[in-house]
Amino acid sequence: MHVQGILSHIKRQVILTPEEEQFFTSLLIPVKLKQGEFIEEAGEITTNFIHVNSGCLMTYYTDKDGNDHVVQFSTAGWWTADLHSLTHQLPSIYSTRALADSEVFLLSKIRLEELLERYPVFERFFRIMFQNSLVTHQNRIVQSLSFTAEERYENFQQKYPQLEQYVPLKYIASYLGMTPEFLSKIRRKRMDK
Amino acid sequence: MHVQGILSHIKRQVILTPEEEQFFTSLLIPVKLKQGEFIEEAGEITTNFIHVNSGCLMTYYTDKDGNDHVVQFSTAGWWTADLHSLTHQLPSIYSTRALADSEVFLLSKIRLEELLERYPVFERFFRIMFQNSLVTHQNRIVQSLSFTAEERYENFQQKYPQLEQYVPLKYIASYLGMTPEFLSKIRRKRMDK
DNA sequence: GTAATTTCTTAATCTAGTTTAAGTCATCAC
DNA sequence: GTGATGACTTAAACTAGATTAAGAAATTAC
Repeated sequence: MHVQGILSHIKRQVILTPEEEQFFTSLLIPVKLKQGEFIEEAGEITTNFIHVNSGCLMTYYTDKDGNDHVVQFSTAGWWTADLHSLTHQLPSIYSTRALADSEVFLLSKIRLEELLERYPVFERFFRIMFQNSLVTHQNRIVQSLSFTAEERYENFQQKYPQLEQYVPLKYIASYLGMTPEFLSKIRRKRMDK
Repeated sequence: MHVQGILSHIKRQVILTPEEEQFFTSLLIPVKLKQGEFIEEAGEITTNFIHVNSGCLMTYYTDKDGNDHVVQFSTAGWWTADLHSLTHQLPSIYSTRALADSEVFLLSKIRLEELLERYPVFERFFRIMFQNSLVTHQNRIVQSLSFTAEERYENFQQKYPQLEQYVPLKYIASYLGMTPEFLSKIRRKRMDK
């Protein structure tokens, strides 16, 4: 496996030995998926914890009316999975697809458990990662409770300036909890200023 | 320290030795706080990771207009803290107060770090806790993106049936991201059916 | 190179949820 | 016991943001 990428992301906190590196499977995901090719699909049981090495993934929830809602964008260095599905081996409620050609490293449920069992440093690594992720998620909840659509967009631009350049606006609107039409309105209003 | 409570909550996953138990400080928090008495206040640096043994705490965010937004209710067995403030020793953005007379166990930042350092089982314990919490938080984000106010309330009732009995409705409305007036409207509508 | 598909915008209409304001109960202090 | 304070409701007016529909601009497909 080619570990340059994952190393550059993990190394600061955890050092992977060649032995440990073998736990991961590398995979290239094109933006346009062919028949039978996919990452994770709602309804299926999640089998892998995914680490994004390059490109960008999007995790979304499809509601009862068939509308998609973007839960997360995952760029290089991020991890993604339906943790509930992965842990309890129940059908996932999220789907994941690529927004750009992406290289990911897959860590299967079994491999993950082995890794945690054999190398306690990974318990620490994931504890810190989940802890940080929790802060981010709490922040987003606060924003959805107390910010206007415009404030949420401003905040998004400041926090993820690079994302707007290649993620279709309609997905950003979805992530921010508004319609693409309304985001368009906000953008024009800010152009006029 | 009286550890009956914390033991009953933690024991299923982690066994505390008498030595480990000494890391916690017990504290009783009345609903009505007197001058100088408080749990955590926005603006202050968070010093403790709080474990609720009995009663109920509420963590909230005060926005720029002075309006409070409930981020979390913490009943027996839950943990709460502004993790960002605790980790980086920066001013907290959340305040915490009791909704009922409560007994909590405090774990200071230093004690927490010692605990994680000396007893690796706690890395695992908190990793699992944060992981589960992440699932809950992600769920709440999805709900704020795709559920109506009424659906959110229904879901809340099913998930936390006991909370509605003693948490003032205005805080539940805040937690659910709606005004108390609108929650009142929903409740009447459902009474009529 | 042009048809087809997708992305983004504009604008009119509409509605879920807010705001404001007032009134009814409880609870609590003294 | 009564005055004050907080909890909950009702209802009218209002608005942030959704919906619908249509067109413009950009990408992709062959």
